[in-house]
Amino acid sequence: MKKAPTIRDVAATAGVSVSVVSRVLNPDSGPVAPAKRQEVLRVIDELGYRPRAAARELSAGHALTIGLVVTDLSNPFFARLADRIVWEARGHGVQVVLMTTQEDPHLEADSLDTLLDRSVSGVIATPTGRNIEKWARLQDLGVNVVFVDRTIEELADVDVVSIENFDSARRSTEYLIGLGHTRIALVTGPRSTSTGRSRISGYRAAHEDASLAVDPLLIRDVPFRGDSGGDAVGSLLAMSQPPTGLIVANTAQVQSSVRRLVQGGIKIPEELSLIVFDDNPWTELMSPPLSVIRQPLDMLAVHSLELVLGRMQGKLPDGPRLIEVKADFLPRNSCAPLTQTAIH
Amino acid sequence: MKKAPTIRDVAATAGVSVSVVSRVLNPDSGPVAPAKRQEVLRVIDELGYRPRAAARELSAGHALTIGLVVTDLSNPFFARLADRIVWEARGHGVQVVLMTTQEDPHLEADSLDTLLDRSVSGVIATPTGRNIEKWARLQDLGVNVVFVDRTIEELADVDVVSIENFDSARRSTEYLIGLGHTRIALVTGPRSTSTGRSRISGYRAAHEDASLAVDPLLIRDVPFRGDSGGDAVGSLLAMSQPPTGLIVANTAQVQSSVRRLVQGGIKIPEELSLIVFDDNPWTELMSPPLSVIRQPLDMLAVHSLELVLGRMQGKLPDGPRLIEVKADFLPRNSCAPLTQTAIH
DNA sequence: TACAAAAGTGGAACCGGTTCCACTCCGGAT
DNA sequence: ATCCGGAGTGGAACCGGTTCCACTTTTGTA
Repeated sequence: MKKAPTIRDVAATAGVSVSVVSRVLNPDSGPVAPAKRQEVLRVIDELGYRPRAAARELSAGHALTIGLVVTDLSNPFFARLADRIVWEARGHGVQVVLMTTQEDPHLEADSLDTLLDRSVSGVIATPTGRNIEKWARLQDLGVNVVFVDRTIEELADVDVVSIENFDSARRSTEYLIGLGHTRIALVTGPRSTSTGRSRISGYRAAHEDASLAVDPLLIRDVPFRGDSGGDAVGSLLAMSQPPTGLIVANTAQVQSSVRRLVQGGIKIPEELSLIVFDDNPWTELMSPPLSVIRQPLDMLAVHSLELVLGRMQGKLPDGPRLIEVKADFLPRNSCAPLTQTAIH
Repeated sequence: MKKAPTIRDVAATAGVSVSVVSRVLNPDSGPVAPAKRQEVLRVIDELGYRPRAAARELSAGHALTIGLVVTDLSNPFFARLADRIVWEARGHGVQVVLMTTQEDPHLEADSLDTLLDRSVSGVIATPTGRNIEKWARLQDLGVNVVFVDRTIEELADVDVVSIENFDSARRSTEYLIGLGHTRIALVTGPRSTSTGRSRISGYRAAHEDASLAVDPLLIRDVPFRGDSGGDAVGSLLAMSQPPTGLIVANTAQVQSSVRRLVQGGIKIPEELSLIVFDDNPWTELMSPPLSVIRQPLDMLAVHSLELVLGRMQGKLPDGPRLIEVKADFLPRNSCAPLTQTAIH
């Protein structure tokens, strides 16, 4: 176990001062005679020298690192989002420190502290909705924060990248209404989250447009964690007048909801028309293939990274940016027109 | 944008020297009078002081950080593995820097360099199989390396955590043979990887035990990336004497393989008995639910982290450790006994 | 009561980079 | 011939922690 060479080793070997080596390392930080530059580069290569990131960060006051704070990677949505973000970041020479919150504000707070310790220059996060002062403090300390997927209204100064939640919910609801359904259930995220609220609004808007009354019992805002989606589906099916259409708009609960339907032997789309908000290709392989609102993860990842990096380089105008990307509706075979026989 | 307090600010406010504050920060690094300790803690809390990680790392020579190097997070196997590892690591106060290789040795090499710059004290990786000298150098520089899922035979000194590949392949093959199948196809990873080779060996062993000849054309070792699984399935189905059983042992190719079967309208299990190596709960929701070799991700994650942390603390005896965890076979409804009618 | 060992403390060097600044050259303009 | 400005260079301070060591104050024991 030998130890790695330092900038002083390089300087000594090349017969120059550390200042010169540093200037070679960071072009534009000062002049270096072409001959010496050559020699220094040769020595660097010969010794296999690489600058220690910690030293650089200490001196610079901040790290070429961003934090990615998501709920958990078991959710394909976050997994694929993380995948894209890590990929995009590496192209810019930026590393990603990953933290998961399990939707727990305490864990989220811990994560933020840790990222602060690491002097990350940016954070991309799906916030739990709490820790408002903590997020504000982070920004106050010069960390560029971008919220992705969700937002926190109280934090006016944060950049946000999300899909068109209102519109997506509205379109899927309209689609089912167009097929003749009048009792459409909605399983979505908690009302305490921006996504939960927007999707409910979209759902309501579609009903209003069609002059259809909304039965509040058909709207289920359930937690992201656990089997709450499945439970909600169970209770919806047990209603005296069960829904004939169902939209599962809580990505994290798609799986448990669908499991409940499959295990209950519900015939899709004969007994129930189904649309899910999804990021999982498996929906296509089911029988029948499920109609989905496909979330454009690449766009979410690219935009959020662009924002963070742009802020880091100060290339962006002041003031928060809100980017909403369109989510495609992919009708497949899990929806059917409402017929008399569909009512069981 | 104010700036954060330093250890010297704390020392000045508390009326002590930085040494004392440092000793309070790191218990067991020296004595501190109880009264002063109290006061220092009070000031730390009052100022909201947090030690900068970069400064600590520079001084310590290594970071409380580990690198996690996997192919990509779109693969649920790696996503869930990463999830568990991040979770376990945080319990130990260790951060995880995530890098993806896309199975590209160049990207892998880059990642290792970057991790080296960051002075990570450990790396958990699914190696591409190349960069042998680079891995060796990493170890030489004192970085604790643990390979998970795969291994590189040339690197004798590395800890490895994997599932019982040989045994898993053997058992699933035996199961199909037990159902009367004689033409069983195997789609697995490249022969250049340890997993690919072990699974082929297990498959062969099951055939030998049953005194069954192995048709080499039924063994397809395909790359991890791309649609190679689907292509292999297509070509298998097009054989003059197509298989009646199929084992997809390449996790990354399960999805494309199954898609090919579904799109081809193959009846499962009537026309083809199917077993997949899987980490995706969706297999249970398909019709029919697929029989799977379930990979115990928690165990892989826990063990690999235990190894890395153990090495970091020097708590582990010298010499490489090989940990193989058992993977459960979950028979569901995608396999059926071979009957005359099954032969199309 | 004396004296060694242990507890408690602060000064200063160190980790490995970056950056400011003073200094030496040199060529070109006056 | 003189002066000026910029290219090129190295010394040294600095970033914010940790740690070694010398020193003073307790404490315990003979």
